[in-house]
Amino acid sequence: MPKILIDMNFSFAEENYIKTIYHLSQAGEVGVSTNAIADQLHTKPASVTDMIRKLANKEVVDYQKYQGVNISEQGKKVALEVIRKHRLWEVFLVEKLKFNWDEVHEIAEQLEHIRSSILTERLDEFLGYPKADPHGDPIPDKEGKFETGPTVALSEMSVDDIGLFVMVANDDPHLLQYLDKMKIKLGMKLKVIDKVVFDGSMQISFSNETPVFLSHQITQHLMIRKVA
Amino acid sequence: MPKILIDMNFSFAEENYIKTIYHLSQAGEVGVSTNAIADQLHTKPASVTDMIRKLANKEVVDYQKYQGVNISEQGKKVALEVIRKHRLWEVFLVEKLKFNWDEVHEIAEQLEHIRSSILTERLDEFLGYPKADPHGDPIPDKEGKFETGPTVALSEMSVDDIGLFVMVANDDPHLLQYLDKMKIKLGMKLKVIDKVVFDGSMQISFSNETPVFLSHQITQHLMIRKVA
DNA sequence: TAAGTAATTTAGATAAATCTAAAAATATTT
DNA sequence: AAATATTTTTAGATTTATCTAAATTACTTA
Repeated sequence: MPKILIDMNFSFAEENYIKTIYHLSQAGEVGVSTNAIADQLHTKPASVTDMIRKLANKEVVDYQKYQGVNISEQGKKVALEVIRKHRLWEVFLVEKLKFNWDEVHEIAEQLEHIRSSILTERLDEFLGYPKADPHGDPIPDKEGKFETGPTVALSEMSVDDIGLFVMVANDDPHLLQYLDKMKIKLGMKLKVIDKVVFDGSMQISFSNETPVFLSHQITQHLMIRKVA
Repeated sequence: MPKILIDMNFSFAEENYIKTIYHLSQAGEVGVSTNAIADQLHTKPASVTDMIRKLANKEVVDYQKYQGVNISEQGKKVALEVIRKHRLWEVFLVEKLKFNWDEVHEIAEQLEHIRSSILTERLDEFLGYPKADPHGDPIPDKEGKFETGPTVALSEMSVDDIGLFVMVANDDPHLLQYLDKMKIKLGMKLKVIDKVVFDGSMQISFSNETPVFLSHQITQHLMIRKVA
């Protein structure tokens, strides 16, 4: 018999693990590794093993020793609920409280754990049912559904490809501040001018302006919806 | 040498104890009792003793075995910061998210622990620097200062006294719902029509309407600013 | 494939916040 | 003031989330 998710409560720590495992399994291979989770959460592999055990008992992840974890259907629901709250609060902070988009992540990390489904729905309504957060990441609806066109990392695109910059797949303030400094904003049209094989760096023209130079470390995190 | 408060971080649990001790020492005698704290926080006296010890080490309370606790100057600052956040969030929930005033306490109990001084200031600004929360409780400013005229519990007033209903000194949803049902709202003018010595119950006329009957248990918690 | 390296898990500790049951101190009552 | 009742504290456990160090398993590479 499957446990009733509605009645389940997860601690802040558990929610953070579930969210991280969800993100990592979205972004990559089957079987998320202990080390990857430890890195993401700035904790130690041994701690991850312990927590994974507990989450497996609660049936929010599937786990077999030495084989990595996978998020379960139940776990996906929990993760999407947390992600929904995180992104709604980010919209609130930027749209209503006039924060810059590089300042909101840390605060949203706290707010995402506030427990009240009515609150989430009211906030969503107050914000006008936004479809994306300030970084362009889609906001799941109440049922956990969200729409996104297919996107690729800028680093995967070829010379002369054209696309729309729709999302930053990284919350590091340094990256966001750098993008601000370079005047690179979400929704900008771009064209790949040149790509250096040796180091993967690229020359990109945003909004038909003079091309800028971006390293592979940066282009990896810029998600593009291809246009043509 | 006094510890630097700015650098201090308190856990949710610690903040709740500090807030409760502050409230209890405002509301009553010197030396808040272990049992009173335990009742308020729905915990056991033994747990309270442990926590008080810790808070005394951190110098936010003054404590001597068997003599009860008192909040220190440092502790007062921490308490007022938490109270400030609690009340600002309550205003947000009622004014912006259209919650009823009897629904906000539980959510504000969570939101009051969000750590970000910029957030608090921005929220305050967004709400237009409100002076009181939806229950009429004053909101401390950044420095912990707040203004409030002298108030008395309705239960302490005499026949023919007139006053303004300015605050509910209790967050129990049942009480708030009852007040809603009776159409008793903050800011209403009232007059004491009759007072029964035997049980302390009172007949009160709100806004010159037909008098309503209120038990001592209720009139205890209705705070009145005397008018004449 | 055997050896060496890297990743993962186990075992045993620690810190925070709580609990129960028993002991000690304080208050109250006759 | 002595007896009784209440409050508070101590002692010893428990749970959650961590950690370090050692053991185990899996992966790589020569």
